[in-house]
Amino acid sequence: MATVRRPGSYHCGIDAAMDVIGGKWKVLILWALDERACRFGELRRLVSGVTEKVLASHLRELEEDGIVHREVYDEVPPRVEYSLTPLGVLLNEALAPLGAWGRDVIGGVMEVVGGGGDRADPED
Amino acid sequence: MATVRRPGSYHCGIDAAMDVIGGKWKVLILWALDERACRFGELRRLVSGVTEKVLASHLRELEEDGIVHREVYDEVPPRVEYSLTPLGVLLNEALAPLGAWGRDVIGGVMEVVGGGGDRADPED
DNA sequence: CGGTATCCTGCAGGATACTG
DNA sequence: CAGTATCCTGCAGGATACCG
Repeated sequence: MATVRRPGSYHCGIDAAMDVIGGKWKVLILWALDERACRFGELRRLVSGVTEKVLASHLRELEEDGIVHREVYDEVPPRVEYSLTPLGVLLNEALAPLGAWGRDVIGGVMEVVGGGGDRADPED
Repeated sequence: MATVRRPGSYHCGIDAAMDVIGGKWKVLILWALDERACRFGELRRLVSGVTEKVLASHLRELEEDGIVHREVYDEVPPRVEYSLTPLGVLLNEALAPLGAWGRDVIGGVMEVVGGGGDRADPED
């Protein structure tokens, strides 16, 4: 399934990938999800700075693209868990070299982010 | 140096990379440049659809990020050549798995050849 | 808790004209 | 040829309020 949202508009595979991960927070969402399944609120906290609306819409797009899976538990305190699909796992793996490149480029500058939320990329 | 334009705003390496390649046409520019050095007009043709203004600004950003090199030949018909820096080559290599993922996702629609290289030709 | 529904803003990107 | 200089537009993303 070709998943993607803008059929016929791609010049190459990277284009298509960029379309999927192009949102401002998407790679952060993918990154958060790479470790474990997360609930909406968790993601909101992990991806700090994102608003509910944007998180929800990005999540929906990622779901449509077959990257994340949305599991709804019909309980009385509503509970929804988001997780990576196998395709999402592959995407994260494909993203790893790019992350390595980025880390290499910024060198030691990353301390500035504060909090030392530094962690390695989702490589298998 | 090769450091990025928005210091202090990165959560991880991918974030930084996304900042560098985030422009609408940047990966296409990188892709075009991956084969050979190109002049401005060549790029304008290769990256079909981009306007001069946007191409110029993206090129300047990529140059600032240490991804492309701008070589000016002081001749009477003005001539400028853009090429990838070693860092740019590394970036393209880091981009390759993502491109492969994207190609995989769109299915066989693109009919591109992987061959012995890590990229396919932009023949669309 | 896990979202919608609105409304609003900024800025990346487009169109067009001009220049060295 | 290789760009600037303007001006303009669209839409991704932000703020805030409300709902099942």
